[in-house]
Amino acid sequence: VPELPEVEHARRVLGEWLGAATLEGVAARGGRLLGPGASAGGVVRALSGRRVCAVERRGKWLRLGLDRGAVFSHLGMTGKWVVAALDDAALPHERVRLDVRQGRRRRSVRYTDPRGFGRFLVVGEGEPPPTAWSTLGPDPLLDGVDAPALHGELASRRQAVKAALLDQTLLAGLGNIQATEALYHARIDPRRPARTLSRAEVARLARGIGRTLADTLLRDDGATITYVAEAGASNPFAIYGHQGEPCPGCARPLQKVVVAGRGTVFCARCQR
DNA sequence: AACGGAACCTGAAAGC
DNA sequence: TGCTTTCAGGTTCCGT
Repeated sequence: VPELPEVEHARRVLGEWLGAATLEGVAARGGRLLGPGASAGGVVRALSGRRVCAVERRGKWLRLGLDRGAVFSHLGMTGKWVVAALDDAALPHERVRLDVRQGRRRRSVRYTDPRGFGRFLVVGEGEPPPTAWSTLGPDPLLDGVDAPALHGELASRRQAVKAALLDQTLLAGLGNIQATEALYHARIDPRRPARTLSRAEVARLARGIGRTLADTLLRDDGATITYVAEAGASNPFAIYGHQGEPCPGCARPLQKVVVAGRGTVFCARCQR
């Protein structure tokens, strides 16, 4: 259930596990994950023997640059990259397996995804990247958030500001949690039509985005990422998942509504 | 053209 | 206890 910070963490670990590695053994389960028209056999043929030159992230997408072609990986709602021993059996819901060699060292890197909303798209040399990748807006971490430019974009949209923040062509990497948290930090009601935000409010929003991403990145930098939905995980967010509890700012109970089809927590007093 | 809602899946938690 | 319903940190397609 990853947003930008968790995907950034995945980029870092994949850089370690796959950097300058040769793909010696590849296995994939067919299906939607591989994209329309792609087959497991085709993926195995395209990747076997390839060398990983770069591991990059834009928004919620990962790109594995190869000596010929590339792989675009999206984690969907429940995707995860994990490292295993070469003789480990398939993990639950394992969909892709990359057995690699880095110099003398060998590893087995697995992609698991229970709900299967993720993507593992193999693109050959000279083929264009997936549309979803090439239409991504600025990445807040790589490009920063340009408040005046964001204000200009929002000025032409009637939709709720939270819906706009979830549009990956506007900004790449925000999801339901980060959008909820950014709007809280910026003290803006998530239901406000995007075009009604003043320049000063968009400037606050830009800072709110930076703040929630930095907070979450700091937490995710440890070895293990705990997801709110997982049993026994404590919720580290300011308001996400805290509906009914007192607002950290004013102590009034936090509300929960649906905006753009997604559960949205906010404080009716602090966020206007 | 833009927007809201359903669809795509599985599993954990809440409800009865 | 056990069955049913709801909901989940995402994206895309479809109808209005």
